Amino acid sequence: MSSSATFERKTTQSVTEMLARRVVEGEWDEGQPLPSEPELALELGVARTSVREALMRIKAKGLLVSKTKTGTRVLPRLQWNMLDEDVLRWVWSGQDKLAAAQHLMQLRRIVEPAAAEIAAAIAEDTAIASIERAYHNMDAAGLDRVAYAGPDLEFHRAILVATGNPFLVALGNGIEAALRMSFELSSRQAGAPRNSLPLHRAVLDAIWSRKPEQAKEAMKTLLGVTESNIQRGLASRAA
Amino acid sequence: MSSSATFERKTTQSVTEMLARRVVEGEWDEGQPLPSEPELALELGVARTSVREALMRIKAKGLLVSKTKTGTRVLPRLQWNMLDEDVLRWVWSGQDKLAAAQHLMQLRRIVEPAAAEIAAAIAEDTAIASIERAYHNMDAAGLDRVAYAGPDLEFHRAILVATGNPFLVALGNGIEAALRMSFELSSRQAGAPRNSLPLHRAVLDAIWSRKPEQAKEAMKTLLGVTESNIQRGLASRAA
DNA sequence: TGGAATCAATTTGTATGACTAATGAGCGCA
DNA sequence: TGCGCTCATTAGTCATACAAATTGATTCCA
Repeated sequence: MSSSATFERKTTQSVTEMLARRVVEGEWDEGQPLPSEPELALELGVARTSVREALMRIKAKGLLVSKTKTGTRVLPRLQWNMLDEDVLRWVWSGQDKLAAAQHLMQLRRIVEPAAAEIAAAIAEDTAIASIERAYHNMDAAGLDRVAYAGPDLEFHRAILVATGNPFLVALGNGIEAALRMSFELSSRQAGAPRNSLPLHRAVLDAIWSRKPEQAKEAMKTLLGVTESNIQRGLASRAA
Repeated sequence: MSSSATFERKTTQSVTEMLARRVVEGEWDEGQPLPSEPELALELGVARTSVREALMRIKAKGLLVSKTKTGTRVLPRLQWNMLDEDVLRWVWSGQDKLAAAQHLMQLRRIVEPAAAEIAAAIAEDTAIASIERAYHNMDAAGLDRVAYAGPDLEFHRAILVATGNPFLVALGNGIEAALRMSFELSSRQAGAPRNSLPLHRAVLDAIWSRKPEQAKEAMKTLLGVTESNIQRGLASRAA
């Protein structure tokens, strides 16, 4: 209104990001109410409608709950839909990034070897072809670490899709945002692409060969190397 | 539990349910636009505000995306946040209930044994005490299958919490809704509580004894029995 | 004095209408 | 033919008013 030089057409979007970040950073304790909607609207300089629509989106992800007169309260962190892409991004920007990365890797080590095993057992040829396509794109990227990240994500995602289990796919969607940041960290390791490429190849070959057990073990090996790359990336950044 | 048939006069709530169900049932194909917001408002007999807030919640779960002029389009099912409690409920009401139940069990067989293993390795005593409390409540419920379901859910959830991994907890939250429906199905098996109780006990004991491998195996056994209960429940209903 | 019923104030929920910005489609012009 | 302009459509934002729910205090009665 007064001195807003930039006329962003995405007020609800930015209000959502703003409020969500303040929630995850603990500005209001669990169980405690936020300021009322008119107060927030006044403070942020937007219409109450925009505040309401932003809150609606955050509530849909399990961070908040509203009741008349009581106001809008923060729900316990354990109830947050942590696997949602947005929630993950908001939480990731917090200071416990190292812990989040470790927990995420723990989840991957549980899910991805099993997914590779299932894929090797029952995947359609077209689905395996998608995995192979991602592999070739990784290969073509060579040592370009930025170009390498995209196909790398696609490789892991394609394996989840190949299981035919929509819940596994959804799990992959959820952690993809965080994976992207993990790659950003592990990409600091210069030789990472060159080292990990043959490990990906081993997974792919095992799936093509329809050897579930072998696929599982190959994925375990790959994730082990990935994890140590991320660890070193985090360590070097922290130093 | 009281009837959650939700006959609320909450307009947004019911509009959300209505539109979400129509989306998951495929009334509009992937990539195709819904009617415009004013049209939906007119059709449903509510204000455009309510339609917008409902759409905002559904969009937050990855089912839809909006752009000016283009309208609001349905996203590919692979991008839906399938682990969200609401999405799961909406999808569950579709006709592919059997496939959903099987995929869900597959996910549980991947995650829960690993979770039990981790819990046995690193859980705090207080966390294990929570698991034990749930077990005792299951025991107290005896053969009352309705009273048995709540503590049963809590038992499995407490194990995920005991891992200290927020992503595993979130995963549990997501599938809890579907688990509730699974219980509804498996509860048709008269002897289910009596059969599964000692299996739960075995998991609990292994965690208390800090024997990860044993906890993992006990959980595998438990889930195997659970799955066959659900299978028979679905079969008898389909017949 | 205690307790229950009532009243008022606060806060979210719903409705209406107007206006803005983005954008896709079609039209006209060179 | 192809390029650019205008126009119509649709989501996005805003302001305002009123409804419904619920808490908390106040009052009234036994």
